[in-house]
Amino acid sequence: MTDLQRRPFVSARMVAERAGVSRSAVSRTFTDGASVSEATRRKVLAAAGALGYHVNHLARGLRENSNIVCLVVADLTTPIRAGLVDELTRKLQAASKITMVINTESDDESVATALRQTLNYRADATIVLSGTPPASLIETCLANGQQVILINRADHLQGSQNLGVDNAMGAREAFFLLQRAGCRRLAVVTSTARTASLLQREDVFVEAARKAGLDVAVTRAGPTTYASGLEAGRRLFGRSDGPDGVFCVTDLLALGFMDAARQEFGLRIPDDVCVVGFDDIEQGGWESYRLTTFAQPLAAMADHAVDLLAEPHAWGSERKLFEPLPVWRRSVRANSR
Amino acid sequence: MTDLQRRPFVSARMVAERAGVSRSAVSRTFTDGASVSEATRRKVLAAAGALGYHVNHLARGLRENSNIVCLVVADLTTPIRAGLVDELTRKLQAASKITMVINTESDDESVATALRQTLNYRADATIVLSGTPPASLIETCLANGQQVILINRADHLQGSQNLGVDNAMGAREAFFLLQRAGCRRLAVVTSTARTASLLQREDVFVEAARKAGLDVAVTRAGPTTYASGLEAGRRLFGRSDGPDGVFCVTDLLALGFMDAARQEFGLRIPDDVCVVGFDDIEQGGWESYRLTTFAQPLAAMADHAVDLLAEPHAWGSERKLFEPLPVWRRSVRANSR
DNA sequence: TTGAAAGCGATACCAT
DNA sequence: ATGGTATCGCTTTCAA
Repeated sequence: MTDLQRRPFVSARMVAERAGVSRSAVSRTFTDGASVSEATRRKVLAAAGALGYHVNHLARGLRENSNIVCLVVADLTTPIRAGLVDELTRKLQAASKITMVINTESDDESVATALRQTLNYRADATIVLSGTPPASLIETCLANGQQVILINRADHLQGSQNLGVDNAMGAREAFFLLQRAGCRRLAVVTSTARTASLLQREDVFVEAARKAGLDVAVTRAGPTTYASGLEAGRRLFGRSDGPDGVFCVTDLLALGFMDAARQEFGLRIPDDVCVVGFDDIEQGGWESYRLTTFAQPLAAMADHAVDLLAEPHAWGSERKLFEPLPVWRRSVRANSR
Repeated sequence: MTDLQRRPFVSARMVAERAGVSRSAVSRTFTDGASVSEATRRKVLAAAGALGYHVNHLARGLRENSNIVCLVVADLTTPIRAGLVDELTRKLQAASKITMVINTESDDESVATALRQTLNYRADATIVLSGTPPASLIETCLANGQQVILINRADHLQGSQNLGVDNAMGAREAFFLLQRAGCRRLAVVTSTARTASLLQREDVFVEAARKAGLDVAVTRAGPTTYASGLEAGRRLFGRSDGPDGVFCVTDLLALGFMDAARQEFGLRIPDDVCVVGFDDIEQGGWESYRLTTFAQPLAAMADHAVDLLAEPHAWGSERKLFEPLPVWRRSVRANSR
């Protein structure tokens, strides 16, 4: 064995030696409110600067909180996911937490593995944005003193803290929008990913339509992507009587759907078909689309999640729901024709 | 002081007590290739399972490598950034590293702060995707035994390992593409962010055109966004003789530009204007755009970065350049008219 | 194979 | 204000 493996990180002891003080003095210099004389303080700072010393937060985390928060997420490239991760990392940073991102598949086994990792790194909290962790594992995290925050996940998990957008409200509003626009042949475009959020958006919309005496054609062409929306459009307009009002449970699906309707079937939006999305991703605002949709208030949701971290564990707390905000653009007629 | 602050994480000692063995035995059970009898092993595993024990990687990292890799990034919502972060987190995960993401502003001061954080957490390596860290700080990281990997950053930094896409090659090819399409009134659409990559794409294109005896109008309407591309389009076509061949140094700019040309000036692409982008973000492939562009081979770049981590520090290594891959779609005419 | 003990880097408590 | 010491949880010698 050679010395190659030696870790050259400079430690407090090295700084102490160079400054001619004790290790304790060094530690105190870097601790707020500790009592150090200006003289030693200066000596320590000089030595630290010269050596390139940085306090080892890993060692510090041995005694107290690690200040690490884990983000478990899948499909990071999806605009809505990227947006949420962006908000969260920013705000955690501002709250002087450090963020570990675990990019996992969304199947439950991968999520379970991810959760175990957060335990390994003694994360103070875990924020799950994708997949549905098994209750037993959440149990374990909780037992280890971790906070578990679920965003836009199924709401039946015990002990975890939950928050998300109000899918039911959004879906209901989406129906009213189309109804007011005078649409009679309704359709829902959704994905084969049967997550709680997506299913709820679908179900509530269909139910609202049923109550109004309208039938809804439900299409799921694949995963929650642009391509699936495109394919759904092909299928729906390939038949004899295409829909004249469509709720796409995700903006990404909506944009694909709009492209199919316009490019491949020469339909005009909103004249021939009205389209409503959900999420409010940046691309929906682009001139080629101008999609009417419901926004997830990502900033507010991230704020709330970070606030949760500061609070003492709010046991048995209800799921906090955020109102989706309607974003009026041009994919729905303003009034019935 | 109450006991509320007590960290309830279960430790190896607790497991040892419950299993009736020594702490060493517990440690060995969770260490590959350590010698433990099947009997004690089983006992330990049982106790660990019952208690919900997970090895503390923070404490482990005190002696050896932390296995932590820091990603310093800005503008996480940008598709190209999200794509790169996605690839990297995935591949780091596969290499059994844990990823810390520092979402920073791209100004140098913020990046410096981020770099210091990576030192605090004893990251084995730091991968910088945004901004330009000061050389002195890279020095410090290196001195502390960290690897510093810069992706698509300026290439003059000593000691760091560099990789990126070959901007010059892409820009040159972009010019040839437009030249072959018979474009004579050329323009470059770029942003006010004067990063090395963007400047190089601009400069090389302009230079290639100049050599061919063609002049280039350079427009920078704002940051590297869709909105800036849109605005650039308005400016360029607001004058008497708009361009007939445009190189947008980023796909995002290109998509905005295309929308301005088509929606606001009724121009046809590629008949009236040819447009070439750079990056190959997913949206460029959408039916509304079908943008011809040059792809950054993100997967290959991420692979390389992760490989670098495994190798002994390749000192003085050259900057590794990846060829941008032409993606032929429909925003450039196939042949000169 | 197993347990005891040293050490990793930092902080908090105790004397001084 | 300062230095010594115990402690956090783990891995790794070293003996037995």
